[in-house]
Amino acid sequence: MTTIRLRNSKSRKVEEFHPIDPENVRMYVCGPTVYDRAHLGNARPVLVFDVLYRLLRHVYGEGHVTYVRNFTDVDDKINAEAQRRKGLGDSRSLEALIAERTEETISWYHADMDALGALRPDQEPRATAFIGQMIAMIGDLIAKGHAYEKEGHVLFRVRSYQNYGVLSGRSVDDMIAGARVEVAPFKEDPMDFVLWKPSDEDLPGWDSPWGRGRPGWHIECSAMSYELLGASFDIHGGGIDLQFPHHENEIAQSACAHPEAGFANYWVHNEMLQVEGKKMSKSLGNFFTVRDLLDQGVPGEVIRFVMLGTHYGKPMDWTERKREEANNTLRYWMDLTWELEPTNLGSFQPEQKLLDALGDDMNTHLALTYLRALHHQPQKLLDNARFLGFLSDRAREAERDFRNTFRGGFGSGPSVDLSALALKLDELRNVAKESKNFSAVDALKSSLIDAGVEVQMTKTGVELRPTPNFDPSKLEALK
RNA sequence: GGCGGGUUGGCGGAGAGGUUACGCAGCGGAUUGCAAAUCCGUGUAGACCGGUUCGAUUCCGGUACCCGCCUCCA
Repeated sequence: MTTIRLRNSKSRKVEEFHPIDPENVRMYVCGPTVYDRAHLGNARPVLVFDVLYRLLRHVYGEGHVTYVRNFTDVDDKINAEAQRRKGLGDSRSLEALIAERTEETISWYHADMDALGALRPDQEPRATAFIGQMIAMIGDLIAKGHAYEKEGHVLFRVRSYQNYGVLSGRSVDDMIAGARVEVAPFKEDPMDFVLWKPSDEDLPGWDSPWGRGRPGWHIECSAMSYELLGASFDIHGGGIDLQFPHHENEIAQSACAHPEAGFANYWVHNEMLQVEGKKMSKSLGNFFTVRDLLDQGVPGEVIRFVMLGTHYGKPMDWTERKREEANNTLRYWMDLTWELEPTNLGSFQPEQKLLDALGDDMNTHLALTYLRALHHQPQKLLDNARFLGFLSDRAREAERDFRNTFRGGFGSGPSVDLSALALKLDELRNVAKESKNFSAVDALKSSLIDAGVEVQMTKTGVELRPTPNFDPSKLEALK
């Protein structure tokens, strides 16, 4: 039995994990606001919690884990994008434009995260499908004295929740002293936050006891986790940047709405991503999306490998060099295991060392080290790598297409057959071995290398393999 | 200003109070027509200053520097 230990932000300690119900382990992770392509930073929590999900499924059984990750499709950034499109002359209604935008973004998100080898959560609720539940929860909070209505807004009364600030280690008084909060005149206390706000004609809105409006950002997670996982569940995850205010506010809402329950038992936060040592931001010009990388030819599994190379609790630096090393390692693994048949995930047992590493607060870096150590046992390497989401069917299909294209296999599409050139080089080499004059061999070899072909001469023959820099046009002259 | 994280060999990056991390690169060797690949071997690091200890890179305190959150971007 593998024990799982996790760093719980609530206690700031690594704790042994014990689910409320081993028959149904429940995890909620904050998902994206769907207004644009996911950037590289968005991928980190997805991959971190994908590993945790895989581990939980292994330990408790596939059918005994419920993983929920939401889509935030009510947000002023989405509204702004829709209004921008309308401003550009699109005649459709704002609602239609918003729906189109969120649909489009969700399909992008799925495509991009699939490419990283992340399993889909069991449920991916959309905020707009839970407005009724949010309104009910807000009404309940008002009834219990934890919220109040003012000028069409409903605000959460922070002072009514004694433990406010415990998760993020802040006190209400200190934060007010920091005075970075925008203080709306209708707030009883500067730290009070919005549960519901009014919408004018130009904004999407829903009818509520407080007039037509839309929910604040935090209430959706409280409402959806309650609906789908119950008042108490096991793990709540997300980026450390969400710890305050988002998660703090979620706790306040949920704990006050359901004071008898404990909400989430374990809070797991991943640290942020940097690029070449700096924060990724639009202003620094080092901002890019997952799709940007995929389009540049960086395989999704390379991104996955780089991400898992750093412990989730530490800042992760994306660098060109790491990308390169990950690429080489995965290339090597693919070659080693290419001829083998993967074992069904259900019928093989991952290496205990690997499971122990993952169970130890998700030490993915150490897990990768153990994986590397399996290179003399390719079948084990393949199966264990696949357990961690590498050498997946998807990656092997891409590899198959690649090999078929360049080796004259049975694939469709344009095919460049290198076998004739390999044969030619081999013949020249045999002749040269007699004559001791290798100039013709070397000339052909350097031309091939120049065209981006890897040349391997072994005692048994010659092997040619195209690299990512392969340029078939340069081979025409050689034929 | 408040809160949090980090600082390990050329680079990336772990674990452990005293014993080899590992990978990449480098170096030596085997192999090779030459290379590549592969295999074997090889690395006296732990920001700084104190303290605890028989012994600390590992525990405690302080200093410096870096980074993040609190503000649209995770």
